[in-house]
Amino acid sequence: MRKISPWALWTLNFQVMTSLLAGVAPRLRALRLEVKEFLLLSKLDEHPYPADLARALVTPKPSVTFMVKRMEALRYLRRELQPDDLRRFRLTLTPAGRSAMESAREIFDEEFGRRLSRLTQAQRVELMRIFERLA
Amino acid sequence: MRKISPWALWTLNFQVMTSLLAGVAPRLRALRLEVKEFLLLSKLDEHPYPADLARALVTPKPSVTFMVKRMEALRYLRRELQPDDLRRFRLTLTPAGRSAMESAREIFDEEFGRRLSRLTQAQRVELMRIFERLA
DNA sequence: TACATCTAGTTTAATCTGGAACCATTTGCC
DNA sequence: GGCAAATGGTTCCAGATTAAACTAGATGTA
Repeated sequence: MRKISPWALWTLNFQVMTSLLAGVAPRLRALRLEVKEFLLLSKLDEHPYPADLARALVTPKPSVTFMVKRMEALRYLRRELQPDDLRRFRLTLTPAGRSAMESAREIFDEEFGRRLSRLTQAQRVELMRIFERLA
Repeated sequence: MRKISPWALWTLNFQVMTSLLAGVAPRLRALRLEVKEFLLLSKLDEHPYPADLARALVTPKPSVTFMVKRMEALRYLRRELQPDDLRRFRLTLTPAGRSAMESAREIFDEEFGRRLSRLTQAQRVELMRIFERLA
């Protein structure tokens, strides 16, 4: 049984991720989305407040502020003051935002799906199981 | 056999990677290295020219110029004009640079190793095999 | 009620990033 | 050789990023 170096694993994974991102990013730009912005939209239902998003995305609060601003300017989301806590803004996806987010997801599905097709179905299932364990 | 969504896989992986990076980054900073800079040092033996590094790291040339400057200022690498091609600079790690790079690698090994210990040895081997196939 | 402490979100300011244009050198081609 | 095209690397600069400080509102405690 060969010995696995975490570092070697990490770099391989990093390579896969970055080359994948390089393929996806230009296509997302056509939807006026950066990768991080897309991730933000995709987590919005589950985490509807900026501070909440910042934690979920492991991203600094000011960055979230800026992304939210841009997404609002594009009318991809709405910001409503929460009446029972005046510090907070509840964010909701507009239909346009949801549709952009779903198109972006399809781009990922396709681009990553192409790579994944190199694996057997059993390997894909195992990979899912492994990531769930690592996350 | 359950159906695997590439998108779901991708986000899980992204989550693992970012939360891992969040743990590693501050410890790297103590070595005066950003993550990307560390990656640059780690590829330097294999890709000793800036343009070469830019391709290997999927990073724009100006960013490489900038990182190389910082690494040179820290005396982590040396830049020597290539006599037979006056456009090129050959980069070499100094002993200090190599030692910083190795410490950084140990940090990754430890931090990622902790996660990987949740898997069976068979799973780790399978994961390596899968990444090799995807890369 | 009064006051300290905590949390949400923004602003500021310093730094980083990367596309575009650039110069110098080398390579390919006639 | 001579000239166009390609390559290595840097500079410029507009825009993105983020740590630190801040404002405003909420919460806990006495």
